[in-house]
Amino acid sequence: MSSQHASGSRPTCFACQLRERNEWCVLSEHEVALLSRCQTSRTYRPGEAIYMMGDACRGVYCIAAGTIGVRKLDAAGNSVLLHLAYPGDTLGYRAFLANEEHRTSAEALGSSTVCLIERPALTRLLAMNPALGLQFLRRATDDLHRAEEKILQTTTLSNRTRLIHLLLVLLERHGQVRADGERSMKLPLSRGDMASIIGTRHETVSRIVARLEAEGIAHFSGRKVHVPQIEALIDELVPPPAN
Amino acid sequence: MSSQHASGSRPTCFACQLRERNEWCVLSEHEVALLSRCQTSRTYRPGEAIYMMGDACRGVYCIAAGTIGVRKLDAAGNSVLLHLAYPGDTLGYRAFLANEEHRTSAEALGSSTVCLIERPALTRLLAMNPALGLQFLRRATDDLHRAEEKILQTTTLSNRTRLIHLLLVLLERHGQVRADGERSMKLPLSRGDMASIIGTRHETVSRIVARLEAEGIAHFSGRKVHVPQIEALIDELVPPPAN
DNA sequence: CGCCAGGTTGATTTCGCTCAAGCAATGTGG
DNA sequence: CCACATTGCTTGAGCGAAATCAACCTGGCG
Repeated sequence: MSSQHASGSRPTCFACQLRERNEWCVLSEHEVALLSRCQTSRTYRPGEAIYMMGDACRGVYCIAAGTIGVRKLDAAGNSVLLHLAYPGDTLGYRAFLANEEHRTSAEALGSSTVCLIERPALTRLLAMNPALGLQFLRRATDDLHRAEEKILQTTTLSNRTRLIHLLLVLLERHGQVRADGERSMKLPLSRGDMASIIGTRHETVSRIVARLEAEGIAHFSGRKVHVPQIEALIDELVPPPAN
Repeated sequence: MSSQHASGSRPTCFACQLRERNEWCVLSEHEVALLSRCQTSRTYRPGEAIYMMGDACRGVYCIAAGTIGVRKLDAAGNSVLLHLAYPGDTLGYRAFLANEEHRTSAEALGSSTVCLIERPALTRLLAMNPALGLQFLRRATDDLHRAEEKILQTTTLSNRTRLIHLLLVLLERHGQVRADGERSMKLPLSRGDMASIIGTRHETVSRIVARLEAEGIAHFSGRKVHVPQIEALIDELVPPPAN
């Protein structure tokens, strides 16, 4: 519990391709050197926690590889999956900026590699490069936009539509496209987690899955999913003709 | 349509009490002078739009008085009320920072006064004072936190519980407390808007209201609400004993 | 005066939750 | 290596909450 991140190797940030495409892209060479020096990388096994709701904030986490689930607890104490995070994404910046405890938990869904950038280093970087703050600001507004879209979804769409929406998003990230246009993927989450991310019960997800199967729209076998024609899914997102 | 804000008076920002308590609190005297010079204030009648989804972003809006509703359109084209904003709140910073069209609409619910700070001035202010950017960052993370809590609510609580939650929030803002502890308020929104903010139909809100009335928990007469004991409402938020 | 948006109420149906049982895969200790 | 617990998933039955459809009311306003 003392030094989770001490055991990790320390690959350089210079080599990190993802850096070009996220908030760190505004750093100068000198600043990347500082970042690289103050960062530790660690690999997490599936199900392992990166941080827990209520933990003190040690810094921010930058995902190098894998899939991370961000969770919260509802009023009854059930774990609710809020969203998924992927390589290049930064986690825990909220607790860092507000200087408070984590309000969410983050957990590796598959085997994942995550870099921790410790508080003091990040504080220094933010002070030396104001553009970095604006990058985080951009990240926050993007996240806010995603959250608002999700609110819209959960308040206006049916469970079936939301599940289909989720499947499409997952296909985007995890799907393989075959030559004939058919798609397949291995789901990164359990049925229970799929239920919680769309705000329903796992039994309901099971039933919708069974119905999609019966309709030939998608084929499920454990966590394997096969989608013959993605248009069949997309069509369901379009609201009825609305006459 | 050309110069909505030109007609407004121009009270000075120096006199604005709210400034002490929001993002502008980090500005120097000199910077406040610039802010004051580049800002125009305008009063909106109930129902009047401040900006619409899809509009180009003219700058950010700072609420001086009144109650503002922030809306989005769902997939079927219905207006959904996302949240309410109050004096001291800043609107439209997202479109400004991302340099894109507004993704939400803002509309005065009651008669309201709102100040527009135009793009160029704000750009200059952000450049001269990095702390201002961090203030906006804080605002964004706060909004993000609120949005996540709302997702949690809508996915885990019943319509009744969500309506009660809404009533409590509104009481906080709009309620009067009498000497004997009883509370009352004039609702700032229609039943339809209450329905859309908690993600249900207006008929359902009507029915829940009728039930609360029958149970003696709250009394409704048009937009007037009277709550004999607020504890009766609060108790409903607590999840069952959970044995 | 009559129209209209907003609100209420009723009847009906649909959807999704709860409870419950059964099953497969995985893990654990003897 | 087997008995057994555990966890995740599926399926069924019944029920309850809320959506839908529809009629009607009300107050405000041209």
